[in-house]
Amino acid sequence: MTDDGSVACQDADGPIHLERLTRRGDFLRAARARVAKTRGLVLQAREREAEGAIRVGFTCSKKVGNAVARNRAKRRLREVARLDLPRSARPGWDYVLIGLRERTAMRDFADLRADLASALGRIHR
RNA sequence: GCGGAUGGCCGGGUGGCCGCGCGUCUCCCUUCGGGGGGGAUGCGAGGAAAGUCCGGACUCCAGAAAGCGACGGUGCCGGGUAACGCCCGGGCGGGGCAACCCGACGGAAAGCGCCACAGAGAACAGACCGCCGCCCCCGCGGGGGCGGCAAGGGUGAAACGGUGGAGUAAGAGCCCACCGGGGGGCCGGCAACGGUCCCCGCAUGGCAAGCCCCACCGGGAGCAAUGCCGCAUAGGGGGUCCGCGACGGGCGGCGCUUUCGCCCAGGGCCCCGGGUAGGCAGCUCGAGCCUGUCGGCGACGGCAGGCCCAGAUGAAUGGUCACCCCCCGGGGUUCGCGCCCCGGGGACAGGAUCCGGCUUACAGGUCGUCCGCGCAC
Repeated sequence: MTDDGSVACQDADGPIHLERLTRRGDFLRAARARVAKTRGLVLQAREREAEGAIRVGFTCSKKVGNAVARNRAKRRLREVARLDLPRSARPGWDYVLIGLRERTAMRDFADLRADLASALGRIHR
């Protein structure tokens, strides 16, 4: 992050398009594959195919809180994914980011990005 | 100034950087029906979007009207409204010095039921203590018997009108005045109701949020409604009953009846499956919002002008940083107000077919109006 607060953007190879998961079955399949838990979020992922689009989905259940709390957690997860996944994710994989009560919404944003990086490292191992 | 009552309004702001959804215009690519991408521009959550408690619009159950009976709801009167259980105005009752607030506020001589405990007696009342008269007994304090009474005490949520007087042996609406109550007339008011006059000595306590009675209202299900397309499949299969062309049968998902109307060559019942909530329409211009004006005490309505104001669907309106504003804590400085620095916090809460209400949640700010007290005049 730069001094003026603007967010560094990955643009070396141009924008990498992220597809969005919308089918319930995709979420269930990702949940049965690999899981990494951090303080601010939980990451689930599966290798769908060798090549192809990076797909990402977000889950914030009623456990996260009321509608406002769920929306806020989901928006922060979406922002984290937008900033870092194009650079760190692997082609052909599906990722699901899961929000946690209080922690996803309250955690410092830089720490949340670090959580995602750490989770990705463990998932890809 | 202090305390209180009440009605509105707002509910973070500005600026960087990076993003999102939808509409319109435009350009590019294309396996040109359509799909994908870029750019510009416009719009993009709430006062409660919430709870889903009422009332509607809309859609389907072919439809329409009426009656009876269930069932549910509403319940002082008048008005507003598309409608309401909402709102406004008024009445009555209760609370408060007051502003003002609160009220399931129809009917108890239609009927049934209930009134615990306490108490002598609790609904065609009743006599425990007590009061009074007469008689008897005794070591005159008192005790007993017969009768009269219901004022006082006591019980209770409630004791068969209340207060005062007259009256009496003591008493009692027995009588009188006032209050309360009942009946009738007149007056004011659309009405709820109020006022007043006459009569009645008082004759029927409470609970209707126990059943009930009366008046009025209500058909059911819901946008995952409903329609179209696509995919899948078997545009299903089996059993049984009635019927196969008529004065027969069926037709809103409470039942019955009547009238009109509609449908039928099949229909009713039971058993055995699969698939799925994919796309489009519904889907946002509406009992709409703003301004002015007129009518009305007001809720609200009329008229004129202007405006277009979310339409997502794993569900957009965000992420982050800085400054400002407010609050809290610590430190410095100052007699103190204040100022500066650091840290923390800024509510309740997110549309999902759309409106009108109600209810509940809510940091803080702001604008009125009114009342009481104190001070000044």
